[in-house]
Amino acid sequence: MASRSRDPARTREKLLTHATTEFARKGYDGARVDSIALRCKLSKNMLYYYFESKEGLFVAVLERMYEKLRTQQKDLAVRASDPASALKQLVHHTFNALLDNPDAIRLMNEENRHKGKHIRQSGRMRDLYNPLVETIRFILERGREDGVFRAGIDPAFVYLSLSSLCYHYLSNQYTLEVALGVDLGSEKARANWLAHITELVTMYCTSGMTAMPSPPTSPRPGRVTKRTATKRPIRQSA
Amino acid sequence: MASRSRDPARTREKLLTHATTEFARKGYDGARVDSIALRCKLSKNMLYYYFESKEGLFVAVLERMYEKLRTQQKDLAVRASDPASALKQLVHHTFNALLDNPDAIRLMNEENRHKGKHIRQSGRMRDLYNPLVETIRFILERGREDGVFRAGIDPAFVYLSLSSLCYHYLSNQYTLEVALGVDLGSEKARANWLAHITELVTMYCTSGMTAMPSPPTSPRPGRVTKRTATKRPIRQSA
Amino acid sequence: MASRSRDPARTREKLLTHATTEFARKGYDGARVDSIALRCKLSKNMLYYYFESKEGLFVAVLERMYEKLRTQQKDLAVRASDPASALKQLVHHTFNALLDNPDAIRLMNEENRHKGKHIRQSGRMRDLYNPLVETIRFILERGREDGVFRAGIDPAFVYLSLSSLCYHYLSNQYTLEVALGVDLGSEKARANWLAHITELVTMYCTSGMTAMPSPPTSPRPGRVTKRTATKRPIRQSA
Amino acid sequence: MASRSRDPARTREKLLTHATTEFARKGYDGARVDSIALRCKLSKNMLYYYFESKEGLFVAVLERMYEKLRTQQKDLAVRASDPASALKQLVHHTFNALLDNPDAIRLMNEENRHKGKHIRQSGRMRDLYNPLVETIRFILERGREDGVFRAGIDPAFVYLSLSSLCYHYLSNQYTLEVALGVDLGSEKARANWLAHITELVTMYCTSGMTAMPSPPTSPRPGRVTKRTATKRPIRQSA
DNA sequence: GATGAATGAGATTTCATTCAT
DNA sequence: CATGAATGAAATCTCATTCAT
Repeated sequence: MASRSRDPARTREKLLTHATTEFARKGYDGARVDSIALRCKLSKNMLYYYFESKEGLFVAVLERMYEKLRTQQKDLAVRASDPASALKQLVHHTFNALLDNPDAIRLMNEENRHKGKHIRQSGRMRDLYNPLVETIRFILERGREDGVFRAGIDPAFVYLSLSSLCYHYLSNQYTLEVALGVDLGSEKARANWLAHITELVTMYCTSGMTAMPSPPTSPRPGRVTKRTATKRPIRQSA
Repeated sequence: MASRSRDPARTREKLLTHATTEFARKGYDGARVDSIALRCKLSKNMLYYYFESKEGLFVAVLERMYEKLRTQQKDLAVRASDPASALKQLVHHTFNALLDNPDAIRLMNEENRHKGKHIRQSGRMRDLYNPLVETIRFILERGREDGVFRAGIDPAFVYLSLSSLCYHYLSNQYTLEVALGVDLGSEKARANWLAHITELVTMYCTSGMTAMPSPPTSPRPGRVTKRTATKRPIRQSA
Repeated sequence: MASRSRDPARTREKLLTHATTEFARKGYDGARVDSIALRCKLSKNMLYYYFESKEGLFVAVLERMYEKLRTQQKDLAVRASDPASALKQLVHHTFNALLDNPDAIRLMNEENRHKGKHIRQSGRMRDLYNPLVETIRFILERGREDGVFRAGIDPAFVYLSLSSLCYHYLSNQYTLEVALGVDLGSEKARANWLAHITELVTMYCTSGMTAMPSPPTSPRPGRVTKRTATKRPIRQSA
Repeated sequence: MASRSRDPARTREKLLTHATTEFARKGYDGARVDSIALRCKLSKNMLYYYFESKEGLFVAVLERMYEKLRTQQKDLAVRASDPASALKQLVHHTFNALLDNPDAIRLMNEENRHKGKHIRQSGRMRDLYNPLVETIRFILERGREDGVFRAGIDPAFVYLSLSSLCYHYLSNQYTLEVALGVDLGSEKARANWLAHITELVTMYCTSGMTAMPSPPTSPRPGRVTKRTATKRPIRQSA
């Protein structure tokens, strides 16, 4: 009695958290309403009270997941850095966000199997991803101005590229491991891969430019310090 | 009534074909044994007669899918071309193989959700993918000898990269479309993307080399003709 | 529709009652979950709600049956009588308990076919049967003191004997009837048999003693009255 | 091809043998036609070819089992001995026949659950059991003449008694063991029980007679020798 | 807001039996 | 005499959802 939470917000959140795990682990069809309720130590009715149906819960889970994921990409923060560093940071943040939210990958895969029917309705998506594309455009332009990036690069393609390179490695880890007979799950393997894809994306943006950026006509201080701190990408071996 | 097939090989194949579609479309848990049997115009016990269980059928489907997919990558054929062309062809074949087998992507995603538990047992996988890695190694070495590719490139990383860039675009088409507000499904969009990723992979292998390959010390004729036939990658716009 | 019972205890009991009949009549494998649910006017999942599985229900049925059966043997009550009467009453109660619970016999047979795997786990059994053996030991000792029973009789053997003689007649009634060409099911036949086995068991315990019991050194009154009330066993004819 | 038996009689017998085991172990409903065929290394069709149906096979199994069982009781042979020995031998043969054919017990139990509907139709039963009753009657009469058995004993009751005492111990071994917390399966325990029931049956027939049989008026030689060889029943302990 | 009891539809799997060769 | 392929009916068990309190 006393222990019943009676805190609607917390109850809702608890349901979402455990539902996320369940849907990610088992897929939409494999997920069990009972199982979620049990893990929440709640009766199934609460689930229906808050989300109306299994599908309603799934949609809520998807939205929450995207929100969380986008937050961790911290793309607005990277604008402060110089273009090359910013790009690298974006790759790192994206990779790490996915690494830290393995559920997110499974949920997106599931949603793609459904041809995006759930998120298509959610207006939130555009609001979440517009800033990201704008940030990339901003970085590319700044890089162009600085003479480190070439012109004519499509920000969407940059995102698709880095997204592919981050996502696929993690999403298809198991089948890739079996197919190639390699280990992809260790810290070291992941660090190698991250270095590799950072190099790839950077190379794409800087291709054809001289190694030394032409000195900017009007130097923009305050970003110089950070630029020097950039680590060189590690060459892979495994 | 009129024509019970009485052709076990065909019956088996029919089951596999329809099961592939069903598993890909609905996932393992969403797939219905009834539905498969119905589409095969067979009673469902035949499914158990041939594959013992739903899971057994799923494993058989996975194996058949990988076999088919690998065949379409035509990597051995690709060795005949000059290195740069060979690499491009490999990207194209990989992309087209996935494009032509959308079921394959869904099945692999499903299998990764299961942490690869089904294919891990199948010994077939290594036999299927070993030649692929060897082909890439062969191409990279030839390219190195010809002076078009740089040294020290890991064939596995090349495969992981091109695989990521081919797979993710198709696998996550729907969520990416919603997030970025772009069309990825049209012929044109796909051609653009294919050109882009071909450029990316090529750039990665040729990075740092002079545009004109140094003339080989001992010219290997018979490959020269093909080399000239290579199409230039199209620059994307969308 | 009108009256969903909403009385869990009653629902559980209803399930047990009908399951007992079904399992006894059809055996474990022949018993149908549907059939039980139907007779309870419940949907079959309630069966799983309360007992988890068909086997779980079977175990519960077995336990309930043993409890009921032991209650009807009324062995503790029997101690009040003089030894010879007590023994006779025990035989009668045992025979009648089995006669009144034909399901019990079928369930025990079934359980023996399963080599006792279900009840072996139930700790209840020893608690139920310990008092019975103790009662027999008590009767035998009292009879020994009174000089009506001989010494050195194993109470377990007494129980095994009377149990065999009660059980087999009822359990194998049908095959025995066909084999011997006699009627065993009529009231009269049963009374004859009961008289016969009572005589047998009594004879076993009194064998070698003089007909008149030696007068007890310290007469225990209060049991004398009952002793005289003992009916003579009827000699059989059929 | 060469290894196909092509020996109808043997095929039939093989089916019966394995079906006996299967029906005894799993009961009629639990028994699987597939399982029987598999163990015979035959296709299921053969089973239907020879026995028409699962039920037909069960009936055949029952008949064969009774025939085998009765053979092992060797009751006709027993007539040669003196009455007391003959009786003891009959108990021993009956107990051992059941001990050696545990399947027989399960099959009879099963048939009794079916209220004897299968064997009731088989005319064989009377032919099999008539001689047994006649043998007992013969022994009892001879014993009466010899002055070792009392008069007025019903041979059917003698058979029912010894049958109960042999059968129940073996049939209900597992539940009895759990209930009483004793071991009934060891060689020693069985020997003790056999001695006990032999004593019980003998006691029943000799009850009220003097220990020494009155000398027969017309001595029937040739049986005297055997009579002296009779072992004393062992008193049980466990 | 919260719950235990109940449900109907449907899931996978099983099984005795038959067909075609 | 013998078989592998096929079936229809039904078995156990599951699951999202709702009712009554």
